[in-house]
Amino acid sequence: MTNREIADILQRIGDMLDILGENRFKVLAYRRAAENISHLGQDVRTYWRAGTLQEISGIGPAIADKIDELLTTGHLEFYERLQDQVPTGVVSLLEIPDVGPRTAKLLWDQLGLQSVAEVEAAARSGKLQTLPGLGAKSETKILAGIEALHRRSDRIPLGTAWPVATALLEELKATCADVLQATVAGSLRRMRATIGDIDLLASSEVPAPVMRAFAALPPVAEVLLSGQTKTSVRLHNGLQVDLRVLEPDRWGAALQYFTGSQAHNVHVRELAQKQGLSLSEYGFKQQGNGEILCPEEAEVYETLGLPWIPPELREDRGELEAAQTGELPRLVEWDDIQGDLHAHTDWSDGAGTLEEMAQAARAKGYHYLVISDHTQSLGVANGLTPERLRAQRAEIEALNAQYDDFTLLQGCELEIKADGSLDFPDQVLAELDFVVASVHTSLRQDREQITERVMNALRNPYVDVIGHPSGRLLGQREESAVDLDAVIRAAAETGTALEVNSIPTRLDLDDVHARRALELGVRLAINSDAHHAGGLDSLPYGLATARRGWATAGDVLNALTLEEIRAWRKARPGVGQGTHKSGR
DNA sequence: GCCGTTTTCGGCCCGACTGTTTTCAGTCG
Repeated sequence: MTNREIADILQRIGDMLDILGENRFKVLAYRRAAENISHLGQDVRTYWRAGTLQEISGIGPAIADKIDELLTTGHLEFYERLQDQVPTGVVSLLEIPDVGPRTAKLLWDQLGLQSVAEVEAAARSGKLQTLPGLGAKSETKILAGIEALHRRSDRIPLGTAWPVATALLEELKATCADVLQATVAGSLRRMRATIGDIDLLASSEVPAPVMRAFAALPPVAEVLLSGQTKTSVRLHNGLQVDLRVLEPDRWGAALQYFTGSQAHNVHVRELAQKQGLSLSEYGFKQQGNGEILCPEEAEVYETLGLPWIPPELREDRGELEAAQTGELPRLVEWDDIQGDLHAHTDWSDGAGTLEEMAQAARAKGYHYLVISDHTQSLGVANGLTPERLRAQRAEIEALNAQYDDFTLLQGCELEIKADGSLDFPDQVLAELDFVVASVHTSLRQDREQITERVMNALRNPYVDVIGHPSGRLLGQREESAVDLDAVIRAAAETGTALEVNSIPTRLDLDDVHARRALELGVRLAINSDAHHAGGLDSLPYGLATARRGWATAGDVLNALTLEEIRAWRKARPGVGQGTHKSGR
């Protein structure tokens, strides 16, 4: 049973207790436990075997017992009893926007409705507005919610949402002179891999014209709600965007609040309470004597005696405890990045020439770029044979002769084949400056098989980095069954780096596993995996993902200079000596 | 149900918006 499965069950228990009207803090406890388990980064069974389940935040004796029962017997009596009381279909009603636990219970109790389809039929025949507390407007709203559910697009990749959000901000500032400040907030500012909707924040002395201007922007298709300080719209491309407008002297408090995450904010407000303060998006209220406004975001944290916390860390995964003890990491920044260790050219499936890629990398101020074209067995990508690899080498050397501030390195993206063997023999790999090894085929193999494939690549002394280790494609393909926990532990032993691939639909490793890798001392390679010159521009998304994994410059391979990377390769077990490691 | 540099018991973040209710409940983030 995986972390995901256990978290799902705890989440559903929370939902069912909520519908039954249980104490809301008990409901919250189950949801918190579910959240924390799904972001654990290592197998919950590791804690279970060690008898340390209660060391996981949000897990006490009662939930620990339930996890123990699940892992021991494969089922949970408490959960099964709840399922007898609340039909699964009733829980599914919570997926309808604007239907919460109270409304779900009402629909079930009064009309016996147990599925979204049944609710839809009842709404169309006008039965919902006969219920106590619901009227015609509620019925219309629920129908609209069901329609939204049906055409619900999945969460949007960060790389898709970011340009949309920044364009909207530019348009808003250009069309409305009353806007003093405007920025991205919410999960987008925290740089989550995917986002549900776009949150924007603006400051102005007069909110009303700002919100009118926002609602009138050309990309806006419909206004979903509009109040005094908040407007919510849907764009023609289907994205939902929320804009909140506040006075400039409350900007910092508002930005802190609107950036979230919700769990982070709850924790921050609890800390405020302990100091006799109440924190909201308007600032701090002191008991009896007035307010503390925070024009700057850092002042919110300062008021609580804390350093400013980078948005990427605000997930309530230990950042507040680290801030209190002065142990916040100094996160890796764009200026730390010295080069890119994974890029393709038209020698395999890329669109750019060697020279175009080199020029684009130089223009970014990089000092090196690894050309890592696909290898021979990946025929669809025009993978390189050893002969073509040597021909490419000659071109690379000719280009390098022209640069004194920049170096192209020759590498490859070495295919880890379905049977676990590598696509080149060691003597070919030994000629290369750098090797990224990746899985592209047979991604549906079972856990043991696909894990062993990656392990085999890790054990090869010439393999420097494992590329996109999980194989996920956001919104298209789940990650493979590979045991990332085992891969990370093995990478720590062999001194191999793991990639944080920056392609917006990959971001692989993800933040959670990147953090786990760093805990075990594994270096990260933040790579663009560019297939054309513009592809190099995606690196900031990988950088953000690594930052969400608490990475410092010292944790990142391509924050090293070229000389340091060469030294790192030499120092790795087996490489400098040109000998094979034992234990293959 | 969890948790503790004010607590092992008594707390548990805070406000916007909507709809229907004439003073507030439900939902959301």
